[in-house]
Amino acid sequence: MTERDILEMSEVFKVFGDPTRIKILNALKEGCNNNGKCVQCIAEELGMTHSAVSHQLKILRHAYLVKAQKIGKEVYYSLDDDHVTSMFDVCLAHIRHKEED
Amino acid sequence: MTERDILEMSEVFKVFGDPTRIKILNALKEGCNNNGKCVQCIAEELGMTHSAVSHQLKILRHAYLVKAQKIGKEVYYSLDDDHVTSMFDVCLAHIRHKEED
DNA sequence: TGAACATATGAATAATTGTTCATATGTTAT
DNA sequence: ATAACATATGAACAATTATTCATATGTTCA
Repeated sequence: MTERDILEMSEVFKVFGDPTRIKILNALKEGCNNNGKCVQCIAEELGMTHSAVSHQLKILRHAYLVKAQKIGKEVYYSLDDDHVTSMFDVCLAHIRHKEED
Repeated sequence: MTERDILEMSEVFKVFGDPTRIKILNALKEGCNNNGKCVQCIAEELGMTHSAVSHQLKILRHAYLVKAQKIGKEVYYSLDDDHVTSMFDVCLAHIRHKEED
């Protein structure tokens, strides 16, 4: 593992390290249709302003965790690849495991 | 996924989201013997003060990512379970994947 | 017991990060 | 072209987090 790997990994984990972003990723995991969900959908679902959602989506986009697709005046977001799901699975397993003690 | 899961997950990811802690976890992944590595070993290996290392180890301990075993006056740290390794693997795969584009 | 060492931790400061508000950009339909 | 809507973003403030220094605790050995 190189120094660069370490820095990039910590950046990715940092992006995951916020409850709002996890909620957004989780909402996208379910998805309302094949194309993903628009900013307003997500904002309503989570009870947030679209501004706040948009800021977080920008961060998620830069980390290549979500991808955007513009259709008309709406932008539909969806998970970029299935590493997000894997990450959630491993993390949940860790939480469950430590709760068993 | 419950609200509590989300909060706990973000806490775990937050702990991973720091290069120093990733370096420490990576150093422990290799391990100098079965019992792990002592604080001073880690500090020397990473070129840090033992105080800084100790603070980070405390955070890692509270997240159940490392475990401590006291032998004589030294405390040996090692990875708590293999979720750490899984987490690293998924994250590295994500980094490699996005670099391919 | 006292000296030397290993680790832990509290408190202060420095640095980073999240949220909000106001505003800008871009799209659709009249 | 303009009004209405969807999203994005800059800047300011609030909150969280990391690092450092000084000191405390606990262990070993003479």
